[in-house]
Order: sequence, then structure tokens, then C-alpha cells
Amino acid sequence: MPELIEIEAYRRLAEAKALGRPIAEVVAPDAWWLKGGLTAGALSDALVGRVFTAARRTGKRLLLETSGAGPLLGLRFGMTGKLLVDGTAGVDELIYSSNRDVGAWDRLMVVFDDGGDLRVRDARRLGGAELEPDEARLGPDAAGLTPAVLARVLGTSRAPLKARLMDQARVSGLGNLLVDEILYRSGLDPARPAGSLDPAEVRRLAGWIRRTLDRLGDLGSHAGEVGPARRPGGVCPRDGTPLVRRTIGGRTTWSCPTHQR
DNA sequence: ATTGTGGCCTGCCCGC
DNA sequence: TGCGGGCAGGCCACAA
Repeated sequence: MPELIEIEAYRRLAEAKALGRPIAEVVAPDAWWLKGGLTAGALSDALVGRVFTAARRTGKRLLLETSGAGPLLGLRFGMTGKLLVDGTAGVDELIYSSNRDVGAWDRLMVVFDDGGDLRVRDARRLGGAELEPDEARLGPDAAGLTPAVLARVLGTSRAPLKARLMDQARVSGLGNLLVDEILYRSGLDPARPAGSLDPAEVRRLAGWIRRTLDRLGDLGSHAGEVGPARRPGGVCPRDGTPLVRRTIGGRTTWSCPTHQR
């Protein structure tokens, strides 16, 4: 599923291939996919004749700026959404998502004057598009999170550490698989109260967030150490302990009871 | 405010 | 071979 890492790949794709191309037409056949009262007609009126001028990202949201004082276009990809420009996908494979080439799953298509297009293909319709998204609703991006900022994110919260890290209003970009991987590497129990970490543990966690994002940046969220072991009968690749499966923060959570404390 | 829960979307996989 | 049920997780509405 797309997390920060995949959305960053989408951002780079959009930046490399979708900027500066005059928009001729917008096709948005699924009204449900348009958020915040947006309609296909309004979206078309807002974009046609303009060009995308910049591709930014906060957490899992992709932001496309438009020319001529045009609106900001915000795209969310849910867990099965893919970005394609001129038919080229931003990532090769998406775990939990079909990689079939089904045009009916295209929820948004921005057609350029030159005949190419930018489109979002989202089988499960969990993503969406909106104009002028509220940028203050998302916490600081997980990429570049310093120990000091992480300490503020965790605060004195008694919520499970994992739930706090997945709370997009506190820190944005981390999803279920990525958090399991980060906590596995950090040797921290996902069920620990978020505020119970001592300063050394906060520094350690911040370091593993950075290193995990760097390391998986070219491989994808699913390419972690613990990823392949997230299944019944899976054992810890590090010490061989059977992994424990729990629901934490409303999400299926796999962790090692031996080295995650 | 904080924390937890349930529902939504629908393709896919497993077992019968 | 077809079918039904469970599962996946990001996000939101809602409750205590």
C-alpha cells in the first residue's frame, strides 16, 4: 500500500513528467472520489488551460500547484491508488493492490494538450482528490523528523506507541507496515505507551525512522526485514522467536516479544 | 482533549 | 468450477 515512500515516488514522477504541460481536459467519472464538495465540472473549470507548476508532498498526500493563481490540487491514494503519467507508473508493484491494467479503476485523468495524461488508478476507491486541502491538518512529515520533534509528537500520551506514530495529525506519512518495520528495527514494543519512552529511546526511534525511510526509499514499503514474516507461523528474522500478532491502533500488528520491549 | 471503535471502499484468496 | 466469507488498511465519523 502506498505510504510516504510510495507517495514520494509519485511526487518525483509528477515533478519529472507532469509539470509545464497545458491541461486540455479533466475526466473524473467517479463523483464519490471527489472530496470536499468538489465536482467534476468545478475541477475541470479549475484546471483546464493551466499547467502544474510544482509537485509537493506532505505525508501521504501529493500536492500539485497550478499556474496563474490556480488552486492547489491535493491527491490521496488510499491503499490501492497509483499515479501514472503517460501510462508510466510511479511504482512497479503495490502490495495488497492488484497490478492489473484496468481502465475502469481510473478515478481521475488529467489530459494534456499534447495527448499525454496524468491519472490516478485506484481499485478500491479509498483515495480521493480535493482542491485547496487544509495543509494544517497533517503533522510534520516523517522524513526528516528530529528527536526533538519526535519527543513532541509522543508527548506524554498513553496511547500505544504505534497508534501515535500512525496518527497523521501528529506525524504524517507512516502507515501500518512501515511502523511495524520501524518498531521492529528500533526494538520497541508497539503497545508501549507513547509517552513512556526515555530520551535515549526517542533518539533511537528517530534514528530508525530516518534510516528505515532512507533504506526502503528505493525498495518500497514492503521490502523491510520483518515484512515477509508478517504471516501466521512467522518467526523473528533476528532471533527466531515466533512473532506475535495483535490489533493495536485498530491495525494488525506483528512484533517480536523477545527483542521489542 | 484524548483515546478507542466501527464502518466504508472492493479485489483477492482460501476453503468448501 | 463457482461461491461465500474473511481480510487488507487509510481515513473518517462518532462515542465515552
